[in-house]
Amino acid sequence: MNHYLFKSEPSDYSIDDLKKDKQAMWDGIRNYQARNFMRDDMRVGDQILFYHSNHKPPHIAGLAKVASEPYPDPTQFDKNSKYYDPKSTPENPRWMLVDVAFVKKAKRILTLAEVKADPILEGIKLAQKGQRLSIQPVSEAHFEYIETLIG
DNA sequence: GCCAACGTTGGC
DNA sequence: GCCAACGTTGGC
Repeated sequence: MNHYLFKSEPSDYSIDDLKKDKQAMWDGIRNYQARNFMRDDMRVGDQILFYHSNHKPPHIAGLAKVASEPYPDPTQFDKNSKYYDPKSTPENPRWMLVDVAFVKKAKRILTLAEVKADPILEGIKLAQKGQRLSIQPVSEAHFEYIETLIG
């Protein structure tokens, strides 16, 4: 069982959207490191912290889980999509994704400032300077601790 | 809106 | 294969 943090801009796709949809295709990831996590490491049932970026304040908004095996991101083949990638082919797809399912909303959100201030969360990638990766691994200890904080 | 940090692209 | 230029992310 692995643990991750997924970033999303709530104006684009929020935890409430996921709650409404119950499950969603995590499309549009165009970063190789983030893709590699989905393609190589994720299994159904892996747990996810759902993070709201570009929001005041940025915060962890709830929990989700991996709900599918990895498969090719269909938007890479769609000429009308902003995620279209002309260099990718169905025979040799460049971008893979997983489905994500809603688990629960935080009873109490955990802000980035709180994450950074908590000595127990020392070393978490989210708090590291210049950390832009939209999918990051989280240690089991950190995940479980955050789970208790957000209720 | 600014800008630091980073990733990608493409000329050489 | 180097690296300058450019684009993006995302906190502040």
